[in-house]
Amino acid sequence: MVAKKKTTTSKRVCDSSSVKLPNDDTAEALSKLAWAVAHPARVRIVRLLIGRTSCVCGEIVEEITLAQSTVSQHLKILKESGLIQGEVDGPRVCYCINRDKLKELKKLIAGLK
Amino acid sequence: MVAKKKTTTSKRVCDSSSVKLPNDDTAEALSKLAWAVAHPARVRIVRLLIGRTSCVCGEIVEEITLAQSTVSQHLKILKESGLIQGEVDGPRVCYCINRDKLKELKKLIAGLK
DNA sequence: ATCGCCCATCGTCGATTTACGATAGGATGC
DNA sequence: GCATCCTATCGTAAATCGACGATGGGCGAT
Repeated sequence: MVAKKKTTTSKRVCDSSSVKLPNDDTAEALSKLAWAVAHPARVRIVRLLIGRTSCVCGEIVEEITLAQSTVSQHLKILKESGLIQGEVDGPRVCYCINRDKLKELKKLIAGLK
Repeated sequence: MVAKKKTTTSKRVCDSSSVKLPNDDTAEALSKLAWAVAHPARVRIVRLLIGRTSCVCGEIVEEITLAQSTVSQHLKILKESGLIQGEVDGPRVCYCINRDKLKELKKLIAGLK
């Protein structure tokens, strides 16, 4: 085979080494967790929950400048991702960070190499 | 009778310590970068590019089971996030990981604490 | 029992994503 | 020149997101 190297390219940036990619399951898991924090409001919520030892309630609505229903939706998304957990405490609901899931997210991102 | 004796005093999970949150700019930056990898196909592309020393081209289309135009769209999103860079090499385009941006993503995620 | 507070859900709307085929542009090779 | 390959973009359609107000259900207090 003729090496069709672009003669002008002083820098060879391409290589074709075959690399085994991690399981696609992890791609799915990573994308799901990344999706959870792929919105500024959700990032703020997550950081808020991390900052406190465990949980908050309608306080989040005050901290985030969004309608209560909107915040509730974001909380639902975060809950479905597993990053946070809700706990009913009388008339209000306290949310806590799920440290394990957070760790998993960090691990998956850190594993990008 | 008052059947629901909840005695929530067993575990006090809420605290109201005031915590200063990081700048909102970083929330924006984090959500943007997280958004880039918030899709399985884009995660696979990123990993593919990380696996090779630098870049690939239409090979990505072969690796990802999606139409060429769809892959091109994902590449555009990744490019706009800054996570990857495109480099024209003759008739084809080689994509490379932007290690700095990747590092930034890792840093922002790792800083979630 | 009733009231009031807190939160989740519903319904809706516009904007955005995701996917595809078809098309256009650029570079190479004949 | 012309044909061919590679990639980006356009146009389109379905699905989902993000935001809101309004509604409803659960709980504590009156």
